[in-house]
Amino acid sequence: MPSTLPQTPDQDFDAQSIRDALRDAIVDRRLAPGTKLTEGDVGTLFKVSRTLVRAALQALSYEGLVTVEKNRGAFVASPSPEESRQIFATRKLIEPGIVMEACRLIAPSQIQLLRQLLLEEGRLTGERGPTARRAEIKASGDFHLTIAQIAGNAILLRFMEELVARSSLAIAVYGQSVVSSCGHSEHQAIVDALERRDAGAAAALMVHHIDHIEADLDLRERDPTDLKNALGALV
Amino acid sequence: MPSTLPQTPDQDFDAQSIRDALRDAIVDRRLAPGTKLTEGDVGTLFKVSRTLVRAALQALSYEGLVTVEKNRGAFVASPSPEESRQIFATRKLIEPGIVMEACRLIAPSQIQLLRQLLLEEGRLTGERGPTARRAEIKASGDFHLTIAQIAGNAILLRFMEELVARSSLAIAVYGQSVVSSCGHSEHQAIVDALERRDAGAAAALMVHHIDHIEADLDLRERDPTDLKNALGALV
DNA sequence: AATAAGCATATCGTATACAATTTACGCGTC
DNA sequence: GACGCGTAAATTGTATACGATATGCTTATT
Repeated sequence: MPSTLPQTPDQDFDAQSIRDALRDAIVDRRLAPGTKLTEGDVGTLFKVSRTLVRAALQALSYEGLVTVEKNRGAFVASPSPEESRQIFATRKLIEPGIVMEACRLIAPSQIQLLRQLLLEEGRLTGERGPTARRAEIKASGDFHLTIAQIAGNAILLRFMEELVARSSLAIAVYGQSVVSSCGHSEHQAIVDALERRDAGAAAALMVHHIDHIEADLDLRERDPTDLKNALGALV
Repeated sequence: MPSTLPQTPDQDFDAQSIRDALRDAIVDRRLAPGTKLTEGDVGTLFKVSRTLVRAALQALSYEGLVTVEKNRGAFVASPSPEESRQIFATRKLIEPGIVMEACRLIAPSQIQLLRQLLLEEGRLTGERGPTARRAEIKASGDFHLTIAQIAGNAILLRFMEELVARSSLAIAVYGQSVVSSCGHSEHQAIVDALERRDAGAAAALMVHHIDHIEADLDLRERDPTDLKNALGALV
């Protein structure tokens, strides 16, 4: 496995930047759910001691991106179906309010910025390859986060950062199509509503959009015996 | 200052229990906003090394209960007026949805439990003294958290735990009356609505209730020059 | 050959050590 | 007495050390 994590070598990392680097890697799926994050290994990669790595892993565990098991270590989180439902239920509760508030506050330059993101997003859907896919995933999340930022509530923004990141994990585990391609046009419709300052429409579109993302997931409880079947085909 | 923190002496504390003990102390105001939390001192109190204290403080800083300044240390958070507004804005966005969901799911035994809490709360409003006040503050928060628990969404519950705790800080800093006594009757009205499974009423009552809590705060920006006035009266 | 036991290795949990930074205090100057 | 400066003490930031727990492999036993 190539050590793609520390993009900028020979840099001095602190706990914060390690946390950010790991989160980026988790969110755009360079680190698969379930991957073990050994403190020593991560420390070697970033050229820091376990102390800083532990701080970063603990922070990520508060965000729900990493699960730590006592005396066993830290793993990239693998949300259960129920957990995934709660992630999207929470988003459906919060995001309508956010987009409504964004409607009130959005400035022309911010509409511009969102259109920019849409353009980039559209360009990426055309490209092939895993790098483009990762960029697309990130762009899709950034869209929601940008709206949260426009809404101007730092607490809600942080909640959304957590929810978007965990959504990415849920999609990684339970997603069926690689990327729900309908998402792009829905994003466009939301920006249109924002531009019209049509709060009701924006909120409704947002809920539908989240519903669509969730609909692409197969959240059925997997029977452990099914694992045998799944592997039996290979072995 | 008496070291009231480790209630149970000669116990072995881990990062988790230290975090909980500190949070309890912050939430029911045995630790005032702005108080410095020196790692060594806290460690001595709990008879652990700075390692565990740091972990606890980092966790609390993620929850917004503690602010850490690089190379300066950790302090009990003292939310700004804007931050306080965002705390209550977020609650007004989230709690209606929570109480509506609780309406759908609540069981008779849970209504019983809420009534129990109301009884306790009423008893405490009658009593005098700082201990009773602290218990009252905690009881008031527990009411909201119990409803969140009934709603059955672990993520929202965690968000609410953070918001309730930070609300307590905001009230400590900007609250005018010691405790808004109208809160108790409003809690009762909410339970009544839950019992009737009247989701609309419950949500509306909840928003009003939060508005009332917020109305008891004086969130005007304090001019630093006012500090001189405030102290001038004493010196 | 399968299983169990025991030892070696890897990894985690916590304390301690030491460097870097901030804070506090004493002293001289104006 | 107020202000600036320099040194000492306190505190934080990070690395390392060491005991505890888990993991994996070897070997003995059936």
